[in-house]
Amino acid sequence: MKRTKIATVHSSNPPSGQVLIKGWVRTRRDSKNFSFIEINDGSCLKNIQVVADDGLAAYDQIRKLATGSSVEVTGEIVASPGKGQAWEVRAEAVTLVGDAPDSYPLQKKRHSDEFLRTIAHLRPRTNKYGATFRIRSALAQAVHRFFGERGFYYIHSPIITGSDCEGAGELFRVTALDVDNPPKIGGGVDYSQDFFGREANLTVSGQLSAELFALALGDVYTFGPTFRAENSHTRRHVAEFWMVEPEMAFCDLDGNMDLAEDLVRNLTGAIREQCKEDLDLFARFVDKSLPQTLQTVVESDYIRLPYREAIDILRSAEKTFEFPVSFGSDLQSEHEKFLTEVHFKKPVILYDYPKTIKPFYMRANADDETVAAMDLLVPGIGEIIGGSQREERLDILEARIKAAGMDVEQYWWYLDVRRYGTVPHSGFGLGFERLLMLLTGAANIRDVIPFPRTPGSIEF
RNA sequence: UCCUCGGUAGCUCAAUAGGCAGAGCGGGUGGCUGUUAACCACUAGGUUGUAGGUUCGAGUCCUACCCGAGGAGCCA
Repeated sequence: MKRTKIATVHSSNPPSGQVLIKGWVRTRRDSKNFSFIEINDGSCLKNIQVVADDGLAAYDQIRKLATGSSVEVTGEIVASPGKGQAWEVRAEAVTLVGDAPDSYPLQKKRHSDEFLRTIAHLRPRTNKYGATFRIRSALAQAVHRFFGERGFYYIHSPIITGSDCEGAGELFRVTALDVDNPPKIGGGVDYSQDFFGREANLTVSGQLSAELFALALGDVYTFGPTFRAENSHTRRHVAEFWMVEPEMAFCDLDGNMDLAEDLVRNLTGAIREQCKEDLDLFARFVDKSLPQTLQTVVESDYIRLPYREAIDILRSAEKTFEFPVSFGSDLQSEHEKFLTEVHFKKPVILYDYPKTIKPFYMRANADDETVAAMDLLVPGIGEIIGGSQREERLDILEARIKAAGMDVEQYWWYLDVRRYGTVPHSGFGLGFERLLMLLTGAANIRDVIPFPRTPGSIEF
């Protein structure tokens, strides 16, 4: 007989007939003449209740089935006379596939997120983490659907990069040298003998690759892992995370902001449609205000505010900030929080930042003071998107690379696309896990990625 | 890297002022029951994060370290 997934049973109307269920025992309750076994197979949040009566061949074994064991059950779907479920499986055979001894760490009770992080290999077997990772999967597929429907091409940008000054971020070195005894030259390590013939690192962004391809295929995006070696200890940072990075040729900052808003709104709407049951778990047990938050994200227009005006709002606010605000200073967490959570209470896109606090590739505005940068900030999390119109003018870009103290030679290919048929273009990076935090109400980024990598922690 | 809080049974936590280490859940045994985080009774389960110190006596006070969490910074 062919296996039936529990999600299929619950979505049939009405469910009926013979089924073969395969899954893991969540709980078992005994009655006088039978045992109630609740089985979950990960296909959906709901379990299915199996009723096994004492006439079954393996009833002695069934009575001992422990939480966490894997089983196969054949039986007939019937209307349930009990409360709490409309249907149940009247078992004809129950087979133990894999036993779970009493050292199985997951109980029927609620566990703390901190404890579950220590058993990240088992936590997807809980209701909450099962829901999280079903939503994560749906969100990833919604990303591809969003861009596919709009004629964007998906680019696989490299994970290992050779540019050693991509930005101020700390990089993870990639080497095939014997780190205990590396070849030396002039007192330092001789990377000319390394695998690539020079220093290499894990990527911190697919943006540069995406720009090159946007100036060939028009509208493109990357969606892959990125790596930051910062020694950050916050609930919003991990060392390995996923970013969605669209890049559009013939697009200015306004078009960029339009896409950012459209993307966040569309993805949120898609998850609201497709993952109702899983989202409801978060609304009930994690964040009671989640439905309201998601409604705001989907239905309200986002505020668009020049950095300069944000500074004015912050300066005239009654609240006193720990860090003073002035034009030219980067906004601190407390300032972002004030704008999204107190002043506007909805997503805010800030744009036209001072060029002194933004990287070299952002397009200089006519005022010679700001660049065409934009950040999308959301309540509760802060920045989930950062992007800009890129500097497409060769001479200005060269000057800015030099002013940043970087090596123009290293970026010959980045400059080449400005040299040959340059066009205005724009793009941004969306933190995939940050968006997941927004969608689920999860307070910690480590709880929306399967196996989080943080300073001092790489188990699993 | 800095600041704050925490670490007690498998899990979640309690333990007055420095004075016999406990409860619920989970496990085991028995009972009851179309049960719903089932219920009732009994039962096993501990190097109180590690190392030192103060004290007649330390889970509790002191020092160092380890681990976790929150905040800040860092953060294309």
